[in-house]
Amino acid sequence: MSSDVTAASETGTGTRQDTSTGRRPGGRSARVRAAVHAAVVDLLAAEGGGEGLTLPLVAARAGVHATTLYRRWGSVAELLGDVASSRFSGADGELVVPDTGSLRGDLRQWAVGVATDLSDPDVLTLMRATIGSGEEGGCLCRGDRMDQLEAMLERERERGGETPDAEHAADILLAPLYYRALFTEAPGSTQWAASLVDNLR
Amino acid sequence: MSSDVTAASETGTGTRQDTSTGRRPGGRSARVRAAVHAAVVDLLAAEGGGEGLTLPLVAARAGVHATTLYRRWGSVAELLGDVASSRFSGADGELVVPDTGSLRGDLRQWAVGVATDLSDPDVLTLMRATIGSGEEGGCLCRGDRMDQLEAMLERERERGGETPDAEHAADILLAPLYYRALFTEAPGSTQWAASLVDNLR
DNA sequence: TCATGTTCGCACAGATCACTGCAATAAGCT
DNA sequence: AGCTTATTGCAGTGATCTGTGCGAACATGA
Repeated sequence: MSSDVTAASETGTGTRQDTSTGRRPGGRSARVRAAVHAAVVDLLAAEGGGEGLTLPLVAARAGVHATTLYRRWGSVAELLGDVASSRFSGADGELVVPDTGSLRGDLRQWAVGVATDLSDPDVLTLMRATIGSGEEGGCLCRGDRMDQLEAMLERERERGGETPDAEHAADILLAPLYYRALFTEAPGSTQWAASLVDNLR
Repeated sequence: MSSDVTAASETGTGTRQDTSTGRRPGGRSARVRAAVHAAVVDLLAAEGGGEGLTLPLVAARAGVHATTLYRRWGSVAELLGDVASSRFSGADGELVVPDTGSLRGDLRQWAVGVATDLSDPDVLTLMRATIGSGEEGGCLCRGDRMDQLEAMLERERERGGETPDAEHAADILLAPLYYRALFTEAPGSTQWAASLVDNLR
């Protein structure tokens, strides 16, 4: 099944750390990273958009010198990508999906969870900024959700049930959730999110 | 109700003009606007993202002084909004939708058209940048498409047919199209776009 | 054609950003 | 504990952005 998600991230500082032997993700680095991430979220929430977001601004907010940001991330785009990545993907390979006993029930509860997450204005602001910052921003905002969907479908298949493929499920469930969050004013209620499952054939 | 066309249509049609006595959308202004819009699209296509987009940069590309941009638009966000608005919305109130005789046929052809439009990388880049630039960027990128959908449904209703409501149609048709364009690498083929109509109940 | 005032180009200044050496701190390992 | 070196802080510099005042050009309506 889907236990191969563990590998990559861990401390993923975004850019650096290629083949070099020793990384140092310990105490202070982690604290700086956390402070910077928090500062990015704060600033985005405060200014309501990633337009005026610059590295010196983030640095000042985080109580860290701008030099650090220029060296570790290099650009606003990569920093946003890192923040989004750690916000929308599970820290390690851990996939948490509802387990209600039936596929429909799982999907319904999962869709409601996604809708709830997307109803947070700060999350939306982060998503917008990340998408605007580069080509792969969208994929980063999707995070683990495709894997989660796969996991639920796979479990149903092991149970012996018929399932649609993940692509179709994404079109029916994930797409409307993200669409309404980004392209409309109405974020979509949890009831509506649950009802999406009924469109699945 | 339908007489507030964007370009003010020559003579102000009576005493419509808001408090400012005279706007001047004529020759040079229009030319500057077109050059600036083209420059924005060019730069986005070239640099592949709205990250380093600044007003002086756009000005240089357009052969216009930066002062003009600062005065007319004021910020990159507003400029992007203007560009997206004129790119994704019909120039005047004109709505063009396919007319094949059947609702399903109309929707299918329309979905294929949208998919084709969204398959242009430059369009995607503009969308990303606009979304990232502010709160209402997403709505601007949606453009007329909700109205187009409504128009097709309304025509079917006048024909006496049963139709789903526009919200649901948007969830089934528009949402996957935008979702795949923004959040995945695969833009979605035209065949797939046409098949979306089959999910409509 | 002529008057009007909106719009644009130009020069200039303050502010901020992006980036680079060097020194100091602290994390990881033996 | 002690050593190695990844990581951060500090100060400074060139480049670029943001914004203003003034005169000229041009679209608009008479």
